[in-house]
Amino acid sequence: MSKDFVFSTREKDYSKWYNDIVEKADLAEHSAVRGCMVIKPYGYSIWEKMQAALDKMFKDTGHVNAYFPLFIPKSFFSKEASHVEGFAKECAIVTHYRLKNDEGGKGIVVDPDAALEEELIIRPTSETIIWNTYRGWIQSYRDLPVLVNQWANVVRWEMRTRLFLRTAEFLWQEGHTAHATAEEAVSEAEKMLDVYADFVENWMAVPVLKGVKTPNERFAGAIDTYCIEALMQDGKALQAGTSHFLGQNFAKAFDVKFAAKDGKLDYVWASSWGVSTRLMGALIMAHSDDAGLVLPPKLAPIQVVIVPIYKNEEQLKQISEMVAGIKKSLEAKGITVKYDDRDNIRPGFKFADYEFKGVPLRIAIGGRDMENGTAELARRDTMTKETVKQTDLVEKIEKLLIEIQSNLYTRAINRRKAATHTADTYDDFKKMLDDKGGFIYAHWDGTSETEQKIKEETKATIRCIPLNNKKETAKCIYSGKTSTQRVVFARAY
RNA sequence: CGGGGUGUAGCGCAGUUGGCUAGCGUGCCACGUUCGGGACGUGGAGGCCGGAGGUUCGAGUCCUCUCACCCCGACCA
Repeated sequence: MSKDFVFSTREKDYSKWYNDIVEKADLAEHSAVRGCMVIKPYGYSIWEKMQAALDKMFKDTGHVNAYFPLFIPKSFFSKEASHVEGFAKECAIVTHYRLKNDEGGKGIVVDPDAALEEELIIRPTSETIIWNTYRGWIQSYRDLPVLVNQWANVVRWEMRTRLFLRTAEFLWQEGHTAHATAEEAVSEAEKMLDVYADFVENWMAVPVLKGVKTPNERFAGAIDTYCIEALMQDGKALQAGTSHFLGQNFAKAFDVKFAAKDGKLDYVWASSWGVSTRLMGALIMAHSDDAGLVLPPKLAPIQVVIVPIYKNEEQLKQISEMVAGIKKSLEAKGITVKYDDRDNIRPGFKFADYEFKGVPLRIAIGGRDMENGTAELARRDTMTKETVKQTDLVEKIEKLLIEIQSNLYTRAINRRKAATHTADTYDDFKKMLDDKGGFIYAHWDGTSETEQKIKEETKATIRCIPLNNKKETAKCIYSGKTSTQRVVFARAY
């Protein structure tokens, strides 16, 4: 037993626990650049699985991928007023295009003679460059809809960063669609919200709340912002994805018009939608425990790890032969298997290591198993072990992977249920927040002022107004004014 | 941008009122014994003490300046 393997617990220090998991499960690390992370191979392969699943869902709903530039001319930004305002404070700007050797011998310096005519903004999001491009693509209703997605990196110069949850540079996808009617653009935004909810619930096994943002929380430049909100184990909410109905704001800013059937010219209607590497943060915080990362089988880079237990070379050879067969039949079922036969590391270490990395299932095979025709099968989600006949192994594992996936979802939804409350008075509301956070349904008078006050006093924000919300008349918990529905408050990431 | 903290071996740290060859744990390499829940022995490699300047016979240690990163706030996905 080595004492170096003591990690922080959720109870003791939640944010340290989170950082420990990210670092020690080999997901990511801080880079030499402030606020930017290196996503390590194990972490990146989870992201790749997310990408693959999402990309297929986008294509299945009629979208195609394209790529737009990293750099955006500064002037583009000022064309949509609220959009500039939303992003101005966190933009990285390219001002020069050349370096030179300092004549004073101070090394490499920026060549002052190489200033750009017009500065370039490193995209914090691509609406402007894309809508400027769409102007050339769209002339008539026959060119619509345009249903384009891009996978890209973006930069938002954040003051404070946390691995995956908020980094200065992050990876994401952004869909940008153009439509002939407002209804169509709205239903596109709603459709993509459903796609996100479907992905997060069925692949990540994280339950989400679908809703609309209040004007305060809305995307800069949008008419309406839809979102999916997930609840983390510490009672804080995390926005897992958003889609926006942009109206004609960007079409007007970039003069994108189309000729309708009747020949009349009108501005195009738009939507945009995105999810980012932030989903990794949601994934980690939704399922992991004090023994490390817990991954849903559908996103686990390794679904089954096999660890041999042996006393000598000869025995290892026998076990390896046996394992080769098992591995092959598992792989034939599309299951990702790793056989870890490293001989410089003992089995106990491997057990703990794969637990920390969240591998859903572990098979251990030793001398006793060889005699009995069995294997020890351990589940990461419940930390339970059982002895299984080798002949039943493949079938058993197939079933278990499905069961683990659904168990994680059930567990998460139960946690959310336990952390969801309704408050009828402001005192109760504050008590609930300080007690253990969570989602709090409360009446709100619909004004930004009230929302702002509550935020200042409690740090809780309105996460969303749930879609298909039940209407009921009551008093706002803060102002006492009439309210027509409960909205969802929480402290958030 | 305010407050706090940290820079010494890959990682985690110690280093006394300035003192001679800068240490510990872990990891790494070699060999051997081990292997059913984080093994052990022996030997070995590994350092511009974040950077610049200063004080001093002598600086990891004292002074000044600087850089970087982390944490907590304000701002944001």
